[in-house]
Amino acid sequence: MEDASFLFAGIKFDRKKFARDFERFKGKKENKDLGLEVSIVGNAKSEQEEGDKSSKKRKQKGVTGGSVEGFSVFKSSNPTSEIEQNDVAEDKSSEKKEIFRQLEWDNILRKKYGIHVSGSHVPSPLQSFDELKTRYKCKSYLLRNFAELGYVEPTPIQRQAIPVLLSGREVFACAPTGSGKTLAFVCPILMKLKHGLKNAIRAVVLCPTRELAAQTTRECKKLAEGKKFYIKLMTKELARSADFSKLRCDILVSTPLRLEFAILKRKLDLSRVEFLVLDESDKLFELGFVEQIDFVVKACSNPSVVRSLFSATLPDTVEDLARTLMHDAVRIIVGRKNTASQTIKQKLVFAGSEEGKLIALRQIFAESLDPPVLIFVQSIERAKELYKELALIDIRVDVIHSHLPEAQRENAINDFRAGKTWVLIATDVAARGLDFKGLNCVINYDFPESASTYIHRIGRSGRAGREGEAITFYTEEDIPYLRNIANVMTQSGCEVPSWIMSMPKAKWKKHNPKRDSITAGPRDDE
DNA sequence: AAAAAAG
Repeated sequence: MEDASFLFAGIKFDRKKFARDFERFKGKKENKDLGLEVSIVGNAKSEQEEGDKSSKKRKQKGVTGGSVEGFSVFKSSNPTSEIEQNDVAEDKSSEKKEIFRQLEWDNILRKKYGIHVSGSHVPSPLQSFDELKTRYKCKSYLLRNFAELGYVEPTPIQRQAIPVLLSGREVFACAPTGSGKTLAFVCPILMKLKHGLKNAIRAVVLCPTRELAAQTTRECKKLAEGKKFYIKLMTKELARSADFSKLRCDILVSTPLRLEFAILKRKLDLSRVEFLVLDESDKLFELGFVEQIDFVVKACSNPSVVRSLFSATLPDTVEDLARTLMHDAVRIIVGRKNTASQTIKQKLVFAGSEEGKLIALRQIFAESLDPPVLIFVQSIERAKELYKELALIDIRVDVIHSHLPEAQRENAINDFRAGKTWVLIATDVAARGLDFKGLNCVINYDFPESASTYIHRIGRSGRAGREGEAITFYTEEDIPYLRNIANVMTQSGCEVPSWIMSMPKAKWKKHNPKRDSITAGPRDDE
Protein backbone atom coordinates (compact mmCIF):
# COMPACT_ATOMS: atom_id res chain seq x y z
CA MET A 1 0.00 0.00 0.00
CA GLU A 2 1.25 3.42 -0.76
CA ASP A 3 1.38 6.30 1.59
CA ALA A 4 -1.93 6.99 3.15
CA SER A 5 -0.94 10.62 3.41
CA PHE A 6 -1.79 11.08 -0.23
CA LEU A 7 -5.20 9.77 0.48
CA PHE A 8 -6.07 12.13 3.22
CA ALA A 9 -4.28 15.00 1.64
CA GLY A 10 -6.46 14.42 -1.36
CA ILE A 11 -9.64 14.41 0.60
CA LYS A 12 -8.80 17.55 2.44
CA PHE A 13 -7.56 19.23 -0.70
CA ASP A 14 -10.72 18.72 -2.64
CA ARG A 15 -13.32 19.61 -0.06
CA LYS A 16 -14.57 22.47 -2.14
CA LYS A 17 -14.91 20.50 -5.32
CA PHE A 18 -16.75 17.97 -3.25
CA ALA A 19 -19.68 20.26 -2.92
CA ARG A 20 -20.49 19.95 -6.59
CA ASP A 21 -20.29 16.20 -6.58
CA PHE A 22 -22.36 16.15 -3.53
CA GLU A 23 -25.33 17.52 -5.38
CA ARG A 24 -25.27 14.51 -7.59
CA PHE A 25 -25.83 12.22 -4.70
CA LYS A 26 -29.53 12.81 -4.65
CA GLY A 27 -31.77 12.72 -1.66
CA LYS A 28 -29.24 13.45 1.01
CA LYS A 29 -30.76 16.09 3.21
CA GLU A 30 -29.20 15.51 6.58
CA ASN A 31 -25.74 15.95 7.85
CA LYS A 32 -23.48 16.32 4.87
CA ASP A 33 -20.64 14.15 5.99
CA LEU A 34 -22.87 11.36 7.11
CA GLY A 35 -24.91 11.43 3.95
CA LEU A 36 -21.83 11.38 1.84
CA GLU A 37 -20.40 8.48 3.73
CA VAL A 38 -23.52 6.40 3.31
CA SER A 39 -24.08 7.01 -0.35
CA ILE A 40 -20.49 6.35 -1.26
CA VAL A 41 -20.33 3.12 0.60
CA GLY A 42 -23.25 1.89 -1.45
CA ASN A 43 -21.56 2.98 -4.59
CA ALA A 44 -18.28 1.32 -3.81
CA LYS A 45 -20.02 -1.91 -3.05
CA SER A 46 -21.98 -2.05 -6.23
CA GLU A 47 -18.88 -1.43 -8.27
CA GLN A 48 -17.10 -4.23 -6.52
CA GLU A 49 -19.98 -6.54 -7.17
CA GLU A 50 -20.01 -5.67 -10.80
CA GLY A 51 -16.35 -6.45 -10.98
CA ASP A 52 -16.84 -9.82 -9.39
CA LYS A 53 -19.64 -10.68 -11.72
CA SER A 54 -17.69 -9.87 -14.82
CA SER A 55 -14.70 -11.80 -13.64
CA LYS A 56 -16.89 -14.83 -13.04
CA LYS A 57 -18.30 -14.45 -16.49
CA ARG A 58 -14.82 -14.35 -17.90
CA LYS A 59 -13.82 -17.48 -16.10
CA GLN A 60 -16.85 -19.33 -17.35
CA LYS A 61 -16.11 -18.34 -20.88
CA GLY A 62 -12.54 -19.41 -20.41
CA VAL A 63 -13.58 -22.83 -19.20
CA THR A 64 -15.99 -23.51 -22.00
CA GLY A 65 -13.31 -22.20 -24.29
CA GLY A 66 -15.74 -20.06 -26.24
CA SER A 67 -13.82 -20.11 -29.46
CA VAL A 68 -13.77 -17.06 -31.62
CA GLU A 69 -12.67 -17.66 -35.12
CA GLY A 70 -9.42 -16.03 -36.04
CA PHE A 71 -8.40 -15.41 -32.48
CA SER A 72 -6.52 -18.44 -31.45
CA VAL A 73 -3.82 -16.44 -29.79
CA PHE A 74 -5.92 -14.25 -27.65
CA LYS A 75 -7.07 -17.34 -25.87
CA SER A 76 -3.60 -18.21 -24.67
CA SER A 77 -3.75 -16.87 -21.21
CA ASN A 78 -1.57 -14.41 -19.43
CA PRO A 79 -0.14 -15.13 -16.08
CA THR A 80 -2.23 -13.17 -13.63
CA SER A 81 -0.66 -9.82 -13.15
CA GLU A 82 -0.03 -8.80 -9.63
CA ILE A 83 -2.42 -6.34 -8.17
CA GLU A 84 -0.73 -3.28 -6.89
CA GLN A 85 -3.44 -1.85 -4.82
CA ASN A 86 -6.48 -2.48 -2.74
CA ASP A 87 -5.35 -5.98 -2.10
CA VAL A 88 -2.84 -5.62 0.67
CA ALA A 89 -5.09 -7.20 3.18
CA GLU A 90 -3.07 -7.02 6.32
CA ASP A 91 -4.99 -7.70 9.45
CA LYS A 92 -4.71 -4.29 10.96
CA SER A 93 -8.11 -2.77 11.07
CA SER A 94 -6.74 0.74 10.63
CA GLU A 95 -5.22 -0.26 7.34
CA LYS A 96 -8.44 -1.86 6.30
CA LYS A 97 -10.17 1.38 6.98
CA GLU A 98 -7.68 3.23 4.87
CA ILE A 99 -8.16 0.85 2.02
CA PHE A 100 -11.87 1.27 2.31
CA ARG A 101 -11.57 5.02 2.33
CA GLN A 102 -9.40 4.76 -0.72
CA LEU A 103 -12.10 2.81 -2.54
CA GLU A 104 -14.66 5.42 -1.61
CA TRP A 105 -12.41 8.17 -2.79
CA ASP A 106 -11.73 6.37 -6.08
CA ASN A 107 -15.42 6.19 -6.76
CA ILE A 108 -15.93 9.85 -5.99
CA LEU A 109 -13.24 10.74 -8.48
CA ARG A 110 -14.68 8.40 -11.08
CA LYS A 111 -18.13 9.82 -10.66
CA LYS A 112 -16.81 13.32 -10.95
CA TYR A 113 -15.10 12.61 -14.27
CA GLY A 114 -17.70 10.28 -15.76
CA ILE A 115 -15.41 7.28 -15.61
CA HIS A 116 -17.06 3.87 -15.53
CA VAL A 117 -14.93 0.85 -14.79
CA SER A 118 -15.48 -2.84 -14.55
CA GLY A 119 -13.05 -5.54 -13.64
CA SER A 120 -11.67 -6.65 -10.33
CA HIS A 121 -9.37 -4.48 -8.23
CA VAL A 122 -9.19 -1.46 -10.51
CA PRO A 123 -6.32 0.86 -9.56
CA SER A 124 -7.21 4.34 -8.34
CA PRO A 125 -7.65 7.09 -10.90
CA LEU A 126 -5.12 9.92 -10.95
CA GLN A 127 -5.89 13.23 -9.33
CA SER A 128 -3.15 15.02 -11.18
CA PHE A 129 -0.11 14.39 -13.32
CA ASP A 130 2.08 15.16 -10.31
CA GLU A 131 0.71 12.06 -8.72
CA LEU A 132 2.59 10.06 -11.35
CA LYS A 133 5.69 11.16 -9.56
CA THR A 134 4.58 10.60 -6.00
CA ARG A 135 2.72 7.39 -6.66
CA TYR A 136 4.67 5.85 -9.51
CA LYS A 137 8.08 7.47 -9.35
CA CYS A 138 7.71 8.94 -12.80
CA LYS A 139 10.85 10.68 -14.08
CA SER A 140 10.64 14.46 -14.10
CA TYR A 141 11.44 14.75 -17.81
CA LEU A 142 8.02 13.32 -18.63
CA LEU A 143 6.16 15.77 -16.42
CA ARG A 144 8.25 18.55 -17.88
CA ASN A 145 7.26 17.45 -21.37
CA PHE A 146 3.60 17.35 -20.36
CA ALA A 147 3.84 20.90 -19.09
CA GLU A 148 5.67 22.13 -22.16
CA LEU A 149 3.15 20.52 -24.47
CA GLY A 150 0.33 22.18 -22.56
CA TYR A 151 -1.07 19.13 -20.78
CA VAL A 152 -1.98 20.61 -17.44
CA GLU A 153 -4.60 18.29 -16.07
CA PRO A 154 -5.14 14.69 -17.05
CA THR A 155 -8.31 13.98 -19.02
CA PRO A 156 -10.70 11.37 -17.62
CA ILE A 157 -9.39 8.58 -19.81
CA GLN A 158 -5.83 9.46 -18.83
CA ARG A 159 -6.72 9.52 -15.14
CA GLN A 160 -7.95 5.95 -15.24
CA ALA A 161 -6.13 4.21 -18.09
CA ILE A 162 -2.61 5.25 -17.06
CA PRO A 163 -2.71 3.70 -13.55
CA VAL A 164 -4.34 0.55 -14.91
CA LEU A 165 -1.69 0.08 -17.59
CA LEU A 166 1.06 0.91 -15.11
CA SER A 167 -0.16 -1.88 -12.88
CA GLY A 168 0.29 -4.32 -15.73
CA ARG A 169 -3.39 -4.89 -16.37
CA GLU A 170 -4.91 -5.14 -19.83
CA VAL A 171 -7.34 -2.44 -20.84
CA PHE A 172 -10.17 -1.89 -23.19
CA ALA A 173 -11.16 1.68 -23.23
CA CYS A 174 -13.82 3.82 -24.82
CA ALA A 175 -13.49 7.59 -24.55
CA PRO A 176 -14.70 10.45 -26.76
CA THR A 177 -12.82 11.70 -29.79
CA GLY A 178 -10.17 14.26 -28.93
CA SER A 179 -10.02 13.32 -25.27
CA GLY A 180 -6.36 12.37 -25.13
CA LYS A 181 -6.31 8.63 -25.70
CA THR A 182 -2.87 8.71 -27.33
CA LEU A 183 -1.23 10.15 -24.25
CA ALA A 184 -3.14 7.66 -22.14
CA PHE A 185 -1.31 4.72 -23.71
CA VAL A 186 2.01 6.39 -24.54
CA CYS A 187 2.63 7.67 -21.01
CA PRO A 188 2.65 4.26 -19.28
CA ILE A 189 4.79 2.81 -22.06
CA LEU A 190 7.40 5.52 -21.60
CA MET A 191 7.31 5.02 -17.85
CA LYS A 192 7.64 1.26 -17.92
CA LEU A 193 10.25 0.85 -20.62
CA LYS A 194 13.67 1.37 -19.19
CA HIS A 195 15.36 3.05 -22.08
CA GLY A 196 18.19 1.28 -23.84
CA LEU A 197 17.99 -1.64 -21.47
CA LYS A 198 17.23 -4.23 -24.05
CA ASN A 199 17.93 -4.35 -27.71
CA ALA A 200 14.48 -5.34 -28.79
CA ILE A 201 11.13 -3.92 -29.77
CA ARG A 202 9.18 -3.65 -26.55
CA ALA A 203 6.10 -1.72 -27.54
CA VAL A 204 3.95 -1.89 -30.65
CA VAL A 205 1.16 0.50 -31.55
CA LEU A 206 -1.18 -0.42 -34.41
CA CYS A 207 -3.26 2.17 -36.25
CA PRO A 208 -5.72 1.75 -39.13
CA THR A 209 -4.21 4.39 -41.43
CA ARG A 210 -0.70 5.58 -42.28
CA GLU A 211 -1.47 9.18 -41.44
CA LEU A 212 -2.66 8.22 -37.99
CA ALA A 213 0.41 6.07 -37.46
CA ALA A 214 2.60 9.01 -38.44
CA GLN A 215 0.75 11.33 -36.08
CA THR A 216 1.00 8.88 -33.20
CA THR A 217 4.73 8.50 -33.81
CA ARG A 218 5.22 12.25 -33.73
CA GLU A 219 3.21 12.60 -30.55
CA CYS A 220 5.15 9.78 -28.97
CA LYS A 221 8.48 11.40 -29.86
CA LYS A 222 7.36 14.71 -28.44
CA LEU A 223 6.42 13.08 -25.16
CA ALA A 224 9.73 11.21 -25.00
CA GLU A 225 11.77 14.33 -25.77
CA GLY A 226 15.00 14.42 -23.80
CA LYS A 227 15.21 10.67 -23.24
CA LYS A 228 17.00 8.32 -25.53
CA PHE A 229 14.08 6.27 -26.67
CA TYR A 230 14.11 4.81 -30.13
CA ILE A 231 10.68 5.41 -31.58
CA LYS A 232 10.08 4.30 -35.14
CA LEU A 233 7.32 4.57 -37.67
CA MET A 234 7.03 1.56 -39.96
CA THR A 235 7.53 3.27 -43.28
CA LYS A 236 7.49 1.59 -46.64
CA GLU A 237 11.30 1.63 -46.77
CA LEU A 238 11.62 0.22 -43.28
CA ALA A 239 9.21 -2.61 -43.99
CA ARG A 240 10.93 -3.41 -47.22
CA SER A 241 14.61 -3.11 -46.47
CA ALA A 242 15.46 -2.70 -42.81
CA ASP A 243 17.71 -5.19 -41.07
CA PHE A 244 15.49 -5.72 -38.08
CA SER A 245 18.07 -7.76 -36.24
CA LYS A 246 20.20 -4.62 -35.98
CA LEU A 247 17.56 -1.92 -35.89
CA ARG A 248 17.41 -0.09 -32.60
CA CYS A 249 13.80 0.38 -31.77
CA ASP A 250 11.98 0.52 -28.46
CA ILE A 251 8.56 1.58 -29.67
CA LEU A 252 7.25 0.72 -33.12
CA VAL A 253 4.17 2.33 -34.65
CA SER A 254 2.68 0.72 -37.72
CA THR A 255 -0.32 -0.08 -39.83
CA PRO A 256 -1.23 -3.78 -39.63
CA LEU A 257 -0.34 -4.98 -43.09
CA ARG A 258 3.10 -3.47 -43.14
CA LEU A 259 3.90 -5.01 -39.83
CA GLU A 260 2.68 -8.39 -40.98
CA PHE A 261 4.80 -8.04 -44.08
CA ALA A 262 7.88 -7.18 -42.03
CA ILE A 263 7.34 -10.13 -39.71
CA LEU A 264 6.88 -12.56 -42.59
CA LYS A 265 9.45 -11.31 -45.05
CA ARG A 266 11.96 -9.42 -42.96
CA LYS A 267 12.11 -11.65 -39.90
CA LEU A 268 10.98 -8.90 -37.60
CA ASP A 269 10.99 -10.32 -34.07
CA LEU A 270 8.21 -9.22 -31.74
CA SER A 271 8.69 -11.88 -29.11
CA ARG A 272 9.88 -9.38 -26.54
CA VAL A 273 7.07 -6.90 -26.92
CA GLU A 274 5.75 -5.81 -23.52
CA PHE A 275 2.98 -3.48 -24.68
CA LEU A 276 0.67 -3.96 -27.62
CA VAL A 277 -1.79 -1.16 -28.33
CA LEU A 278 -4.63 -1.45 -30.82
CA ASP A 279 -5.68 2.11 -31.50
CA GLU A 280 -9.11 2.60 -33.10
CA SER A 281 -9.62 -1.00 -32.13
CA ASP A 282 -13.14 -1.40 -33.46
CA LYS A 283 -11.86 -0.44 -36.90
CA LEU A 284 -9.03 -2.91 -36.58
CA PHE A 285 -11.51 -5.65 -35.76
CA GLU A 286 -13.33 -5.15 -39.04
CA LEU A 287 -13.22 -7.80 -41.68
CA GLY A 288 -9.99 -7.61 -43.63
CA PHE A 289 -8.10 -6.12 -40.73
CA VAL A 290 -8.86 -8.70 -38.13
CA GLU A 291 -6.76 -11.45 -39.73
CA GLN A 292 -3.76 -9.14 -39.81
CA ILE A 293 -4.32 -8.15 -36.22
CA ASP A 294 -4.53 -11.76 -35.18
CA PHE A 295 -1.24 -12.43 -36.93
CA VAL A 296 0.48 -9.55 -35.15
CA VAL A 297 -0.98 -10.55 -31.80
CA LYS A 298 0.44 -14.03 -32.32
CA ALA A 299 3.82 -12.58 -33.16
CA CYS A 300 3.88 -10.72 -29.84
CA SER A 301 4.45 -14.02 -28.12
CA ASN A 302 5.77 -12.79 -24.80
CA PRO A 303 3.32 -14.31 -22.32
CA SER A 304 3.35 -11.21 -20.14
CA VAL A 305 2.55 -8.77 -22.95
CA VAL A 306 0.00 -6.18 -21.93
CA ARG A 307 -2.60 -5.62 -24.64
CA SER A 308 -4.85 -2.64 -24.78
CA LEU A 309 -7.70 -1.51 -26.99
CA PHE A 310 -8.65 2.12 -27.44
CA SER A 311 -11.45 3.74 -29.41
CA ALA A 312 -14.19 6.32 -29.26
CA THR A 313 -16.68 3.72 -30.40
CA LEU A 314 -17.03 0.27 -28.98
CA PRO A 315 -19.80 -1.76 -30.59
CA ASP A 316 -21.22 -4.59 -28.50
CA THR A 317 -19.89 -7.13 -30.97
CA VAL A 318 -16.34 -5.90 -30.52
CA GLU A 319 -16.82 -5.72 -26.80
CA ASP A 320 -18.01 -9.31 -26.65
CA LEU A 321 -15.05 -10.33 -28.71
CA ALA A 322 -12.65 -8.39 -26.52
CA ARG A 323 -14.09 -9.89 -23.38
CA THR A 324 -13.35 -13.39 -24.56
CA LEU A 325 -9.86 -12.50 -25.72
CA MET A 326 -8.41 -10.35 -23.03
CA HIS A 327 -7.23 -11.62 -19.73
CA ASP A 328 -8.19 -9.95 -16.51
CA ALA A 329 -8.76 -6.77 -18.44
CA VAL A 330 -10.16 -3.57 -17.03
CA ARG A 331 -12.96 -2.02 -19.02
CA ILE A 332 -12.97 1.74 -18.96
CA ILE A 333 -15.80 3.79 -20.41
CA VAL A 334 -15.69 7.57 -20.22
CA GLY A 335 -19.05 9.25 -20.42
CA ARG A 336 -21.59 7.22 -22.32
CA LYS A 337 -20.56 4.57 -24.74
CA ASN A 338 -20.61 5.43 -28.43
CA THR A 339 -21.44 9.10 -28.11
CA ALA A 340 -20.10 12.13 -29.91
CA SER A 341 -17.92 14.72 -28.27
CA GLN A 342 -20.08 17.15 -26.30
CA THR A 343 -18.38 20.23 -27.68
CA ILE A 344 -19.55 19.79 -31.27
CA LYS A 345 -22.57 21.64 -32.58
CA GLN A 346 -24.28 19.21 -34.90
CA LYS A 347 -26.71 20.09 -37.67
CA LEU A 348 -28.68 18.20 -40.28
CA VAL A 349 -29.34 19.81 -43.64
CA PHE A 350 -31.80 18.46 -46.19
CA ALA A 351 -30.15 18.86 -49.57
CA GLY A 352 -32.75 17.04 -51.65
CA SER A 353 -30.52 15.79 -54.41
CA GLU A 354 -26.91 15.68 -55.48
CA GLU A 355 -27.36 19.02 -57.16
CA GLY A 356 -28.83 20.34 -53.97
CA LYS A 357 -25.72 19.33 -52.03
CA LEU A 358 -23.49 21.32 -54.31
CA ILE A 359 -25.75 24.32 -54.00
CA ALA A 360 -25.88 23.98 -50.23
CA LEU A 361 -22.11 23.70 -50.06
CA ARG A 362 -21.57 26.80 -52.20
CA GLN A 363 -24.02 28.62 -50.00
CA ILE A 364 -22.13 27.67 -46.85
CA PHE A 365 -18.92 28.84 -48.48
CA ALA A 366 -20.43 32.11 -49.57
CA GLU A 367 -22.15 32.90 -46.29
CA SER A 368 -19.94 31.58 -43.61
CA LEU A 369 -16.75 29.95 -44.79
CA ASP A 370 -14.73 29.59 -41.65
CA PRO A 371 -11.67 27.61 -42.71
CA PRO A 372 -10.29 25.09 -42.17
CA VAL A 373 -13.19 22.88 -43.24
CA LEU A 374 -13.08 19.12 -43.70
CA ILE A 375 -15.53 17.51 -46.12
CA PHE A 376 -16.28 13.79 -46.09
CA VAL A 377 -17.63 11.89 -49.07
CA GLN A 378 -18.54 8.27 -49.54
CA SER A 379 -16.11 7.04 -52.14
CA ILE A 380 -12.81 7.77 -53.81
CA GLU A 381 -14.58 8.51 -57.09
CA ARG A 382 -16.79 11.08 -55.46
CA ALA A 383 -13.83 12.64 -53.69
CA LYS A 384 -12.11 13.15 -57.03
CA GLU A 385 -15.28 14.46 -58.57
CA LEU A 386 -16.00 16.96 -55.83
CA TYR A 387 -12.40 18.09 -55.89
CA LYS A 388 -12.64 18.88 -59.59
CA GLU A 389 -15.82 20.76 -59.00
CA LEU A 390 -14.51 22.88 -56.13
CA ALA A 391 -11.17 23.52 -57.77
CA LEU A 392 -13.10 25.82 -60.10
CA ILE A 393 -13.99 28.19 -57.29
CA ASP A 394 -11.53 30.56 -55.77
CA ILE A 395 -10.90 28.51 -52.69
CA ARG A 396 -7.78 26.66 -51.64
CA VAL A 397 -9.00 23.11 -51.77
CA ASP A 398 -7.28 19.73 -51.67
CA VAL A 399 -8.26 16.08 -51.56
CA ILE A 400 -7.10 12.93 -49.79
CA HIS A 401 -7.95 9.28 -50.37
CA SER A 402 -6.13 6.00 -50.49
CA HIS A 403 -5.56 5.96 -54.25
CA LEU A 404 -3.14 8.84 -53.99
CA PRO A 405 0.60 8.25 -53.61
CA GLU A 406 1.74 8.24 -50.02
CA ALA A 407 3.68 11.48 -50.36
CA GLN A 408 0.67 13.25 -51.78
CA ARG A 409 -1.49 12.04 -48.91
CA GLU A 410 1.06 13.28 -46.45
CA ASN A 411 1.20 16.66 -48.18
CA ALA A 412 -2.55 17.00 -48.20
CA ILE A 413 -2.61 16.52 -44.43
CA ASN A 414 0.37 18.78 -43.80
CA ASP A 415 -0.92 21.62 -45.98
CA PHE A 416 -4.29 21.38 -44.31
CA ARG A 417 -2.70 21.52 -40.88
CA ALA A 418 -0.52 24.43 -41.93
CA GLY A 419 -3.52 26.38 -43.14
CA LYS A 420 -2.37 26.37 -46.76
CA THR A 421 -5.48 24.42 -47.66
CA TRP A 422 -8.79 25.80 -46.52
CA VAL A 423 -10.98 22.96 -47.55
CA LEU A 424 -9.94 19.33 -47.52
CA ILE A 425 -12.10 16.74 -49.24
CA ALA A 426 -11.62 13.27 -47.80
CA THR A 427 -12.85 9.72 -47.81
CA ASP A 428 -13.07 7.92 -44.51
CA VAL A 429 -9.30 7.51 -44.64
CA ALA A 430 -9.28 10.73 -42.63
CA ALA A 431 -12.23 9.86 -40.43
CA ARG A 432 -10.33 8.46 -37.48
CA GLY A 433 -7.79 9.70 -35.01
CA LEU A 434 -6.34 12.61 -36.93
CA ASP A 435 -5.91 15.71 -34.85
CA PHE A 436 -6.42 18.94 -36.77
CA LYS A 437 -5.84 21.77 -34.37
CA GLY A 438 -8.39 24.48 -34.81
CA LEU A 439 -10.54 22.63 -37.31
CA ASN A 440 -13.79 24.55 -37.18
CA CYS A 441 -16.17 22.60 -39.28
CA VAL A 442 -16.76 19.10 -40.59
CA ILE A 443 -19.22 18.67 -43.43
CA ASN A 444 -20.65 15.25 -44.16
CA TYR A 445 -21.29 15.84 -47.83
CA ASP A 446 -22.33 12.22 -48.10
CA PHE A 447 -24.31 10.70 -45.29
CA PRO A 448 -22.11 8.46 -43.13
CA GLU A 449 -22.57 4.73 -43.43
CA SER A 450 -22.97 4.18 -39.71
CA ALA A 451 -23.28 5.97 -36.41
CA SER A 452 -19.70 5.14 -35.50
CA THR A 453 -18.41 6.57 -38.78
CA TYR A 454 -20.41 9.68 -38.00
CA ILE A 455 -18.94 9.96 -34.50
CA HIS A 456 -15.37 9.62 -35.76
CA ARG A 457 -15.81 11.97 -38.73
CA ILE A 458 -17.25 14.83 -36.73
CA GLY A 459 -14.72 14.10 -33.99
CA ARG A 460 -12.01 15.64 -36.20
CA SER A 461 -13.29 18.95 -34.82
CA GLY A 462 -14.14 19.96 -31.28
CA ARG A 463 -11.01 18.41 -29.84
CA ALA A 464 -9.46 18.91 -26.41
CA GLY A 465 -12.49 20.79 -25.17
CA ARG A 466 -12.63 23.24 -28.07
CA GLU A 467 -15.80 24.03 -29.95
CA GLY A 468 -16.58 22.40 -33.23
CA GLU A 469 -19.31 22.31 -35.81
CA ALA A 470 -20.63 19.44 -37.88
CA ILE A 471 -23.06 19.72 -40.79
CA THR A 472 -24.56 16.60 -42.31
CA PHE A 473 -26.30 16.68 -45.68
CA TYR A 474 -29.02 14.21 -46.38
CA THR A 475 -31.16 13.32 -49.35
CA GLU A 476 -34.38 11.35 -49.77
CA GLU A 477 -32.58 8.03 -49.82
CA ASP A 478 -30.79 8.81 -46.55
CA ILE A 479 -33.99 9.50 -44.65
CA PRO A 480 -34.55 5.92 -43.43
CA TYR A 481 -31.12 6.11 -41.80
CA LEU A 482 -31.49 9.54 -40.28
CA ARG A 483 -32.52 8.24 -36.92
CA ASN A 484 -29.22 6.52 -36.28
CA ILE A 485 -27.47 9.84 -36.52
CA ALA A 486 -30.26 11.73 -34.78
CA ASN A 487 -29.86 9.44 -31.79
CA VAL A 488 -26.21 10.34 -31.53
CA MET A 489 -27.13 13.99 -31.78
CA THR A 490 -29.71 13.92 -29.01
CA GLN A 491 -27.40 11.95 -26.77
CA SER A 492 -24.79 14.66 -27.07
CA GLY A 493 -27.29 17.40 -26.39
CA CYS A 494 -28.09 18.62 -29.88
CA GLU A 495 -31.60 19.37 -30.99
CA VAL A 496 -33.22 17.21 -33.61
CA PRO A 497 -36.54 17.86 -35.34
CA SER A 498 -39.19 15.75 -33.66
CA TRP A 499 -40.39 14.13 -36.88
CA ILE A 500 -37.04 12.38 -37.17
CA MET A 501 -37.19 11.04 -33.66
CA SER A 502 -40.69 9.73 -34.22
CA MET A 503 -39.62 7.77 -37.26
CA PRO A 504 -39.57 4.00 -36.95
CA LYS A 505 -36.30 2.62 -35.73
CA ALA A 506 -34.35 1.44 -38.73
CA LYS A 507 -32.78 -1.91 -38.39
CA TRP A 508 -29.03 -1.73 -38.05
CA LYS A 509 -27.57 -1.80 -41.53
CA LYS A 510 -24.67 -0.08 -43.21
CA HIS A 511 -25.88 2.64 -45.47
CA ASN A 512 -23.89 2.86 -48.61
CA PRO A 513 -26.14 3.64 -51.54
CA LYS A 514 -25.19 4.16 -55.14
CA ARG A 515 -25.33 7.88 -55.55
CA ASP A 516 -25.87 10.04 -58.59
CA SER A 517 -22.88 11.89 -59.92
CA ILE A 518 -22.01 14.96 -57.90
CA THR A 519 -22.86 17.22 -60.79
CA ALA A 520 -26.04 15.42 -61.71
CA GLY A 521 -29.09 17.54 -62.24
CA PRO A 522 -32.52 16.60 -60.95
CA ARG A 523 -33.41 12.99 -61.57
CA ASP A 524 -35.41 12.18 -64.69
CA ASP A 525 -36.80 8.96 -63.37
CA GLU A 526 -39.74 8.91 -61.05
C1' DA B 1 -20.94 -3.99 -50.03
C1' DA B 2 -17.23 1.47 -49.54
C1' DA B 3 -12.63 2.23 -47.53
C1' DA B 4 -8.50 0.74 -45.51
C1' DA B 5 -3.98 -2.04 -45.60
C1' DA B 6 1.97 -4.48 -49.34
C1' DG B 7 2.95 -3.72 -54.26
